[in-house]
Amino acid sequence: MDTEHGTIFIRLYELLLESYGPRGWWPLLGRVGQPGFDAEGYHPGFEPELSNTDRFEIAVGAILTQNTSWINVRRALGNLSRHVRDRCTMLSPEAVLDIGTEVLAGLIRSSGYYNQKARKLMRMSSMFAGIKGVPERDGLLNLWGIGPETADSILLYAFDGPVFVIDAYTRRILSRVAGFELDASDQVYHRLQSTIQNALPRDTGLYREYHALLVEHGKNRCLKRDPLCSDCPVRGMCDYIVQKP
DNA sequence: CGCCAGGTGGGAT
DNA sequence: ATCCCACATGGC
Repeated sequence: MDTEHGTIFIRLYELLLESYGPRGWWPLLGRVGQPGFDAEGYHPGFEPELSNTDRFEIAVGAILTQNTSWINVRRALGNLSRHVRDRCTMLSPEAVLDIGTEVLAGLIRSSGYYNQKARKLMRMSSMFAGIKGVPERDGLLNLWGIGPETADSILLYAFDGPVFVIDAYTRRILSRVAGFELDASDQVYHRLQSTIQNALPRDTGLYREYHALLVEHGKNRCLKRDPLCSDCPVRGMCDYIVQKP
């Protein structure tokens, strides 16, 4: 384990967790109403046993949320699940394949890039319909429309894979806190992921919570334009302190 | 209004 | 390998 970076990453995690509390990721719309889930499907402090439908919903959400805010994705997922429910089926790869690209695009319109995402969902559904169990990372990456972040999100949150997800928030926060690269290339993705995974215990629950906390921090505190540094929970260890009046 | 959002693929240099 | 662009809706 890389202890030099390990200290930084663990300290950052502790501060974020203390400040925001467990996030209860990944949200599962299909479980709203069940014990342990809130109105948006989050399940803080509770790790549910995932059904195949849950796993597939996570994979669909991972594609829909590419460069898109979750609120828009939620509406799209709602339309999709209502559509399959009206046909008395569960959300599944086969159900999505039955919908077809054109109708699917209409259902997910609110998530943006809906023509591309409809094609991505069709291809991913074909793959899931043809395998049993856990998909290979390379198998996901070979699909048109699934890059490293989407593949790792699916593996981490849907299939319990111990892979750390690197997203725009992760790069932004780590570039400010500790001078890591901000670049979004696959090269940097892999380097940063290796550094983090070598510095932290190989723990799926930790990776899940950590990524969710980084999203929370990046979305509401460590903003792109004007980060709210004045009473930031991380300011004691951050190189990028902007003093605000 | 303008900017941003839990990226990815394709093409030119 | 690196830069640039298309893809697109909805919230603030």
